Amino acid sequence: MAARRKPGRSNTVPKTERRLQILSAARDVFAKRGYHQTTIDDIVLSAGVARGTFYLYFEDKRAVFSDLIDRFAVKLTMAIEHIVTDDPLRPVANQVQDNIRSVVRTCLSERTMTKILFTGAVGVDPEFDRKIATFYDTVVQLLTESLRDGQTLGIVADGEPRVLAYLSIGAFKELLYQAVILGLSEESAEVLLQQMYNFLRQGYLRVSEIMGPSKPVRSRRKN
Amino acid sequence: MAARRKPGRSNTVPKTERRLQILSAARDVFAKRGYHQTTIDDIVLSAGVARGTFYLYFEDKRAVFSDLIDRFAVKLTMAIEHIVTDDPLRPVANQVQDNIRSVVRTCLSERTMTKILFTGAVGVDPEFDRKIATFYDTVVQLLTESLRDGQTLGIVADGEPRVLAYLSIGAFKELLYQAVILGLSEESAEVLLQQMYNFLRQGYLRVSEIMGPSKPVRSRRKN
DNA sequence: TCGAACAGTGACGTCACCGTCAGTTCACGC
DNA sequence: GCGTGAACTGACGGTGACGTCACTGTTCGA
Repeated sequence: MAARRKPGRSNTVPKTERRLQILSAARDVFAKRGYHQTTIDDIVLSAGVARGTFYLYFEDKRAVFSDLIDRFAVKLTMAIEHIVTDDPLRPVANQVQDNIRSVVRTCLSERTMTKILFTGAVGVDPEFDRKIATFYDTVVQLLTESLRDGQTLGIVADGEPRVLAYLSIGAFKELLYQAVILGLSEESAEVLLQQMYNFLRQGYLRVSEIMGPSKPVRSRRKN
Repeated sequence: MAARRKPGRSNTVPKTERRLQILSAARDVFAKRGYHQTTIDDIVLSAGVARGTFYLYFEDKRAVFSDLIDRFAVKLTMAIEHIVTDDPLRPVANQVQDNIRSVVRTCLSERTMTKILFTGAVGVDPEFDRKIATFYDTVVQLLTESLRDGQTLGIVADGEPRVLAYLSIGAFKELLYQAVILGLSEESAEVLLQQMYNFLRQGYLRVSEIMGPSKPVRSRRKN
């Protein structure tokens, strides 16, 4: 006779707390196994509750996942402040750096969620994919607008703003993901920030003038 | 009684061709539905062969997927040429542009595979994930080495080469993915190339010098 | 003309995961 | 101490996708 857990109110816990308990367990399992490899049994086992209990708090696997992503998306969104260009006390450069800094910190302080958001959130199901795409589009849109504003003010170089937005976001996403995967310490945040900022400000290629494909003409730089 | 397809050698087709037929059908279905939402039945239905036939050519769903990814990865890798820095007839700038150009073209000419590689290839299963990660690391490593070389030659700005590699690759990945999703024409390749290249060369932020966080010192500039 | 080899078929048994629900325990009011 | 309901449990039946295999029609050499 194996001693088995007894049902009932033995572990009396407020409803909200149990919910969080399941959410937290699910987060860890998702991060480790990925969404598709994770089963409800994995989650409840990790959370230490019974299968049925799970369904008292969530509709299905997707619902937990969705909840996790939502919370994190909100946190990330809140980490970004809209940039003002008319306050001499707050140089744009500082605001840009502040934004990057808080995003980096948020991601480094919630590594599992960062990993999940950047990899696990694609291909869950058509409806969820659309939801993620919408959130993503919001971010892109926001940055695009800012860049357009910046261009009229002359603090952003010419170029299609949306393209620049994709390039920037892609670059940051990748670096953040790798930082999380490779387990960079939170102290690295400032270093990453500097590299990202320099990248935006100056790029890194310092090659001489481009020439025609097969006839290296020494032409004057046309501005 | 329904008229049904007759088994046997009626549709006599070389083995290689049938294999390609399945591969091609699978590619389209994967692109449309994503890996996890795709069933073997989807593939065989789309290919117009029976379930059993599929297993004559492939071990399982993952095997087709793996095959597709492999082919495309090879194509992409071949699109990149190693950069030489000692040939005065081939300026580095041109070589960089050539590399970007051929990658962009490859991706735009195989949109479905680009989409699959950039989104569908994560979370398939642990072993496959490792395989993808390995391929990806190869690319990163290659670029990192190039950047390091560039730094000793003074044509790449200071900074951790690996970080720069992640930033660049992330930026390109994102832009390419969006270009494919949004259905940009192949003629856009040259435009994308220019934007990417400028991004690498100069970034886009043109803000004035950074100042201390909370004490905006009105230093010189106006005495 | 026959039958062996072959490419292809699809019905079938299996299995992993899912969501449910009848049952259990406990806290609390009366 | 008794009844009620909230919280929890886990065994159970359903489902859909999987991989197999006995079979079918075709070709071709003997």
